[in-house]
Amino acid sequence: MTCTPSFRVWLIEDNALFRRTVGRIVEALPGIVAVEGFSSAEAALEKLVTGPAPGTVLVDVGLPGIDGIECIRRLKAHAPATQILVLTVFEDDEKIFRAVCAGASGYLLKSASMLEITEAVAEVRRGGSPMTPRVARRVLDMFSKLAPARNDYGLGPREREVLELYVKGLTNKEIANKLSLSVHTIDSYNKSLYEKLHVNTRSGAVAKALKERLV
Amino acid sequence: MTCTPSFRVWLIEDNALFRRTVGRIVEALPGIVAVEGFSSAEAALEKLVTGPAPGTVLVDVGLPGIDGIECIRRLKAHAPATQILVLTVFEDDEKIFRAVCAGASGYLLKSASMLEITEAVAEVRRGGSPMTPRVARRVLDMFSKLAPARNDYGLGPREREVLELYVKGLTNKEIANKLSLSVHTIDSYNKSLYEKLHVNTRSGAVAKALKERLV
DNA sequence: CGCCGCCTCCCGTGATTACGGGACTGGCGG
DNA sequence: CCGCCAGTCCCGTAATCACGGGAGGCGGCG
Repeated sequence: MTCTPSFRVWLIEDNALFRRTVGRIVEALPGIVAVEGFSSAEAALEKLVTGPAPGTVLVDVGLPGIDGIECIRRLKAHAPATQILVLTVFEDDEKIFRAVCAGASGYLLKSASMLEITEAVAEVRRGGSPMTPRVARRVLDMFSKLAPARNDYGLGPREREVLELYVKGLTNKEIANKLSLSVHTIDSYNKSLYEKLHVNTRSGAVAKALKERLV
Repeated sequence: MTCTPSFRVWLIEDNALFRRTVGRIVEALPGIVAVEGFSSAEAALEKLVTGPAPGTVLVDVGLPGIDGIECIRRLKAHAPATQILVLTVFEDDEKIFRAVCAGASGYLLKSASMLEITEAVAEVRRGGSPMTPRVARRVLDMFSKLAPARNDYGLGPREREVLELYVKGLTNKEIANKLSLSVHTIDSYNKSLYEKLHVNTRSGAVAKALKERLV
């Protein structure tokens, strides 16, 4: 399924030594017909418009000029089927998050062994997503933080309903109309909502509702 | 850092044969002093109130009675430091997502080799999150679907700044004060914000900002 | 140089919200 | 049976917001 287009491998990395080292070992993998190195995102992107897209790309995120994240975004825009592996020294949540959102299919640290790197290249061709376990941990942690959903602040069903409509951007009047209630009643819910959520503006309530997945 | 409390390993798995097999090989790992098997979540949770918490737990998700996901949630509630590895045949997005949100630190398929399982147990003790690459791929895919649409709607820097303060729940007056501007000026940003975001209430703007990660 | 677009700034009016009240209901424990 | 609480409903006033105007400053561009 994802095996046919994986003949070409690109390596985008500004450190020439590291690029050569990795290039050499990847080249030795069975099934790889060409490994091409680029020292900048610009060079690789230019090549993309004139030639065939690679099956797999290894990219650093700390690139001069166009950075790795933006590079991933553009590569994916031009060649969605291309599998992208990040290979970098950065392991902060922000970079990982943005790289994954941009379309990366794997994230390796440069501290990985050459064996791990070659295995990762093979793995991504099989449709997997190789990750350094420490990176995987961060991804999972982000994920679980993303959906805490715990606190419901003791909201009643009606209050929750009103809150949802606030999030949708309706005014009190519109809500009153939709729920067949008086504006004054909505106003009351508003008040108790403020108290329960410990906020004093509608926007604060909406922000809290979205951040804590109350709706 | 995460080595001290990892002496005990639990294995929650209703298939007695598989439980014994895995138990035996995990037991052979260096540093493991006790492996305990349970055939149900109930049995394990009961043990948790009477005895010490384990450092690592391997749990199936397809358990009779209390299922694996709920079991993870309860284990994590009682013993947050315990590392939980899912070991199951299911690899659908829904199960993976819920397991991770419940607090799982790793997700293995039963098709994994015994070697992979023992390495995963060791890995999770080192603070990593072992995952079958195919599972990792699904996690990454979920992630990237979760935060697409990096539209910035052509917001100016000042507009973005105001929007952020809206999200924090400040009123126009407070924002004006904080930015040393007139309320009327804030009002102007408000207006252009509404136009650019295609909304007509403050709450709608806040909701859009949060949902599309504009702030 | 003059035009244009963008950001920054200001005013006034009318609608909406924030929040102070008060009141009626059904369910629950004393 | 009664008091109490949570949920639902209503009113009025003061503050805030929504949105219609208009204007000056600044960099880019023909």
